[in-house]
Amino acid sequence: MAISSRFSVAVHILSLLEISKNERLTSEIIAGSVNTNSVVVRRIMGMLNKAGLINTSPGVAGAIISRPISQITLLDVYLAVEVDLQDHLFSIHDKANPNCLVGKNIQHTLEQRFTQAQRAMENELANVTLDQIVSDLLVQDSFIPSVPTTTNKEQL
Amino acid sequence: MAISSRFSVAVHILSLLEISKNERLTSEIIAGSVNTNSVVVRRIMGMLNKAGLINTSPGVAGAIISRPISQITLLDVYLAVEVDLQDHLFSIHDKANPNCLVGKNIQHTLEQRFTQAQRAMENELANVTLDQIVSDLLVQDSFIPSVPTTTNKEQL
DNA sequence: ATCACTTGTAACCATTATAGTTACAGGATT
DNA sequence: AATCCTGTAACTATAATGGTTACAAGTGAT
Repeated sequence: MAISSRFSVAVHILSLLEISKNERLTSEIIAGSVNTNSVVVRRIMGMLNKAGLINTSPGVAGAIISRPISQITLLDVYLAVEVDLQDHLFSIHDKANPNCLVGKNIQHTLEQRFTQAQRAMENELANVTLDQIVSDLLVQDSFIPSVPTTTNKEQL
Repeated sequence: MAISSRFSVAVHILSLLEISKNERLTSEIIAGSVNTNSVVVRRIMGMLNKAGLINTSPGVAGAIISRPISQITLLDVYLAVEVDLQDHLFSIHDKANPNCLVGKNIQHTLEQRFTQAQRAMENELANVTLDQIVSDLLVQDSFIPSVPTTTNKEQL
């Protein structure tokens, strides 16, 4: 199965916090941008908080990103919300018959190769900072359609 | 969630077919090595067959690997049994509010980055052939424990 | 032609993760 | 005190996985 959408939502939330850093966004407002339930947002923000990427306080709106977004990578975010996958992105069938030459050794053999593939993916994520993501968002938005529909003011 | 164990089982099956290429293994025998149900094995072998990695015939035991295992990579196997993940390893929340600057652009932005990370992982898998896996299995097995317990003859 | 054996597949089940929802205790601000 | 917010528990629907039973249909030997 695919990696959950928590990762993409988490990046969305962090980007929004950065762009609106002078406002105090409630989980309700953020949920309006993500278009989901506010509990889903609070759940993910709870993970980001636990991972030390943002600072939240019970009862008070407006989470604060804990360091410059040029120092937060996609890998940081990924690991914060996909904790289980840190150990093993790939599941390995772990009941193979030890009396069989293949069954006895396959697990260890695959472990090595799978870890290497996983690390390659993680390294790519580590090479992208939230800074770059936010820049991408802003650059894309600067595209001016031939027939303008909304102004930036009308958007959040 | 993690990538399913079908991948590891598929590699197991292919390795077993290679090592036992002079015998005609039934799905029942293979299931004995993997230590699972024979239907699970047939299901996965069905995918390998459909992907053109092995040739099976209804009613007759003994699947045949369709090309030299030096020309089959882990990526080939992965794509054969994790068809869904070929498009998108990462799920992206696709209901973001288009009236928000972030919501409007986040999907496309992440798409680019996620694809790159996915490709990096796939490239690692593409760099490993079944030949290497089988070699690994055999090399590991040649380790001689200080107190020998079973001989290779006793194993499958 | 029959018999034993096999594959391929449908159908079903238990388990698990996800994402959404309601509800509410408790902190914070005015 | 009143209001707004977070954090979290509990519940739901949905979907994927892996295992299981069952069986139709193909194969090959006798």
